[in-house]
Amino acid sequence: MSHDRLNYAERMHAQGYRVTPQRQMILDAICAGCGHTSFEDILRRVQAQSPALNRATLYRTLDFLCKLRLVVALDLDGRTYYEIAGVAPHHHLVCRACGHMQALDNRLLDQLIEAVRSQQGFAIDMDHVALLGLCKQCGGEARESARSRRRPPEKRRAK
Amino acid sequence: MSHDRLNYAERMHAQGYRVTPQRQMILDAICAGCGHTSFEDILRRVQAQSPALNRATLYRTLDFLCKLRLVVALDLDGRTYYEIAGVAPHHHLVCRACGHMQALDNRLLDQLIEAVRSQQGFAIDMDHVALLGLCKQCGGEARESARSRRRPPEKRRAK
DNA sequence: ATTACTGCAAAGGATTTGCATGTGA
DNA sequence: TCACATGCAAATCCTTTGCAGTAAT
Repeated sequence: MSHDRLNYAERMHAQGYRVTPQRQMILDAICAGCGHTSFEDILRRVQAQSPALNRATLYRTLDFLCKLRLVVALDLDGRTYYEIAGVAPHHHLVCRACGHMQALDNRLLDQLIEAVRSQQGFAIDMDHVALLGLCKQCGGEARESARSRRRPPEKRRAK
Repeated sequence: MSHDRLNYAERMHAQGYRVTPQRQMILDAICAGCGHTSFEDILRRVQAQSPALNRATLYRTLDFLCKLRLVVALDLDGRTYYEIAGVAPHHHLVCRACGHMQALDNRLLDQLIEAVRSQQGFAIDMDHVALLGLCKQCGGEARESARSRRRPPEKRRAK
């Protein structure tokens, strides 16, 4: 497990919140996704361990963890992904074909952010940026429409 | 009206689809939003003219227009915005405080895209990029958590 | 012993779908 | 004419909420 469980427990505790097994399992599940993890992924993982855990609890816990800034939420392509809030803000390139995510070199983005700030007076949020595109492997694919090229949703929207 | 209605009618017709008053009104409504227009905005505008127009029709028509690439959809902060697909792809800076959108200088983004392509082998989608942040006017505001800083939704999610 | 947290079930809201009707080509 | 679009209503799915019981401190 790559996140420091004790550290998170302390931070919850320090603010007067309770450290429950559910919250720990959910943190572990997000962490296990290494990178972004969808709601359903988290639920799957957590329920593999503890099938009784309720969706409502997961919704509430994710909200809670985001408010405490232990977790960062990212809306992408109509779905929300969750990630352990790292020490350094970082960003992602998300492949619209295979869903693979890779880190975006911070220096490249920093240049853009600085240029936008100085030339347009706009302060881009550093917290979490994700850009859609095609990764190296999927690069040669046929283009589709902006809407239909979304990869198929996890559930729902079955044609 | 700034979009060329005839051009769109032709493009629909050329592909064997029908040009209906509903589709024209919806295109007009998106266009009237100049910039991004939300689902509810479009519905409001269209229903001001033709109250009988159904939500289901709007959903289906937006999907249709996106597939034809006459309209571009953008998921932002959990909501979807629609925009007439312009001749030149362009991008936006969206203020998370006041919701104001401004264009992002294409040359700045082009630099990033080119750098990412050459250094990381990833082809960022040019179609539609939007970055969240604070505009010049809202620049001095207090920071909030990544989740709570979303501006309040149009309906739903009422606390 | 408190009272925050969880599970359950129901409510609420957004989006999709089936079908009969209407209408553009 | 006739297939495609629309309107309507029902279905479906996602998310939130109220409440009673449970468990962390």
